[in-house]
Amino acid sequence: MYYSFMIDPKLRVLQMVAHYGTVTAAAAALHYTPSAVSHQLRQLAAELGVDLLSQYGRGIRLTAAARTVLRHADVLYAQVERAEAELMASVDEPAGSFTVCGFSTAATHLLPPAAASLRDRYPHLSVRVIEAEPSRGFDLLLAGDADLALLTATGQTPPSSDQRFDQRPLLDDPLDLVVPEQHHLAARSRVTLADAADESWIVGRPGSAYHHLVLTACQAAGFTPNIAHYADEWDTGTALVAHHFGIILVPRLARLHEEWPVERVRLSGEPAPARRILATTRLGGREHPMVAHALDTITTTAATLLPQPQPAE
Amino acid sequence: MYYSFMIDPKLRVLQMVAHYGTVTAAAAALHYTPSAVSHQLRQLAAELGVDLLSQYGRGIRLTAAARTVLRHADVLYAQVERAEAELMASVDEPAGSFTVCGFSTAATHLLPPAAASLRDRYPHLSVRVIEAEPSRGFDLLLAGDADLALLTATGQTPPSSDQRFDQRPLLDDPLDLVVPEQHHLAARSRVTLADAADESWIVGRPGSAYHHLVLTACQAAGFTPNIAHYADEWDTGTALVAHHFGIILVPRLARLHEEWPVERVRLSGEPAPARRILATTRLGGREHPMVAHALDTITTTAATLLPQPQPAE
DNA sequence: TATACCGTGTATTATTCTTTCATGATTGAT
DNA sequence: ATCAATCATGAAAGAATAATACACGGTATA
Repeated sequence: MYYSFMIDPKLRVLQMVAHYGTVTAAAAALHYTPSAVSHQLRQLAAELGVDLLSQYGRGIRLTAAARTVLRHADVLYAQVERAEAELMASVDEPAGSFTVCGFSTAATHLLPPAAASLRDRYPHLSVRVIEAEPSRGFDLLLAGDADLALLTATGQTPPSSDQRFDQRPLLDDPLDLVVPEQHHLAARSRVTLADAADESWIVGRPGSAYHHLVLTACQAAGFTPNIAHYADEWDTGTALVAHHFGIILVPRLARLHEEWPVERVRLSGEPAPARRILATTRLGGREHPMVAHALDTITTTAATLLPQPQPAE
Repeated sequence: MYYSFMIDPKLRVLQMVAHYGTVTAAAAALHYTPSAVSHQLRQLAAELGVDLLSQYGRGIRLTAAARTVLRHADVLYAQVERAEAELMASVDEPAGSFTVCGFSTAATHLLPPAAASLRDRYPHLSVRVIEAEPSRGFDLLLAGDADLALLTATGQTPPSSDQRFDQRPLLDDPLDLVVPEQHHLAARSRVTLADAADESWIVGRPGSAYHHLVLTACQAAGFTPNIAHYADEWDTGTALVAHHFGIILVPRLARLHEEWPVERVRLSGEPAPARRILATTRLGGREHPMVAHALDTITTTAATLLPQPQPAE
């Protein structure tokens, strides 16, 4: 589904080229050929009477004029989002499609109830769920392939000031330590992350959101983890823990299978280690009735899943 | 020259239908056939998932959703104007075309120097001047056939709150009374408009800006003029005055031929009778470098033409 | 009651956009 | 140094879209 009401699609093309850095990548994201993208930009440049691209090596580079255009395009798109939100809110029986995406845990525990609630509330709506890592979530939003994204901040995500997106803290998901049974940390009444500084750690593959999560949490606790193994799935990590290969950090929302001989240890600290889950839309899309509905559902779902949900700032 | 960068032309179509009230009139303004306009709106409605038009008699009426769309469209267009202004300001040698329009006196005395100055400053620019009555000035702006309009407020002009336009006072043009030579008012040292309440008046055709001007000035002075004759041109009116058919009110900027045996009497009063000349652009277009340049020139021109220019509020 | 006006639908024509394929240029690897 | 891979762009063909001509049904005005 191509996204773009009211606005010249050529602006979206320019935005994609800026986002992905090359004409070819932008073309792939838009399901176009590079030639089409090149032509669109040429025409847009002619209409505006300015140069938008300049050759740079075998790729291209945006001109200052292009960045000016993009800055205004962000405002335009935000306004279109607001318009669509207002229209949707005024329609008796909203139709169309609505897509939420989120990283693994969110997609597992938070999104299905929200999607179900949307389906009940809007019978004519086609609701979709996409599991996607944070960095891909932004791509989906930008392309219009998703309307709401649940994600965590990683080093690759755009800054909160990015005028294309509206990123807001939704909830803080506390982090638990998973250690083998009879581990010395399991016996203590109060454990902080720093207490595990000297353990062997099992973390996600470099570049993954999970990798980033553990690293930043440990850094906040004042140490760099001693990484022994890499595992992206909670189950894999848990199995490794059970076999005494190290310890892992898991968010409270992530449920582990019971069969493993491991202990889940709650962490203390000020603030308690947690991953912040952000609810992100395209800028202007926050007022969209379905976004609001989905966020409501997610918040209540999280409240039942997390005994004492920690309200985000 | 079709105007519309970055924005779906269908929004302009909707705007025109709203402005002119009928599909046919909007089509004429856009140089389209009514059928094309009808199709565009149908498609826009489908894209947005809302109804935009409803039959009303043999014409149409906009739905609430259409008005919502238009409200947002106004914001979009203003943002596009700002974008274009910023781009123009960043280009070394701006090209393209720029059109100023104004009512008769403005087109005669104010616009030509401004256009000449623009031509000198922007050699690659195609500068055009259009003489147009106020109500048509708004049409020209809306259609993109003009970028700056000098006009006076009449009963038919949109309110200053109209989010499609940026209307600002440019200067106040004092109103003089033209009476036959040896007329008793010509001998007095201080004449107010109210002193002429019982005279016979020559005014513009009903509906013209001049008609509106005289009526509102007299109303402000506390009387309704006794209209004896109608004349749209200053010369015609002056000739009638010379032959003792009545008196006329002329703006200071309007120069009269010398041959007529008439006297031009300056009016006193608090405030002194004047017509307020507005400089109007599309909303967001005020920052356009050529608009700014033109307004600068017009202001200095007016300062030389009007001995003591009265700065607008 | 007749006529002119308005909006819309259908089919055809015109225009615009998109792709295919080929080319020149640059980077990185062997 | 050379070869292969990657990237952007151009010309021509094809597909998709938009605009028109024309006809029709409904509504106000004479």
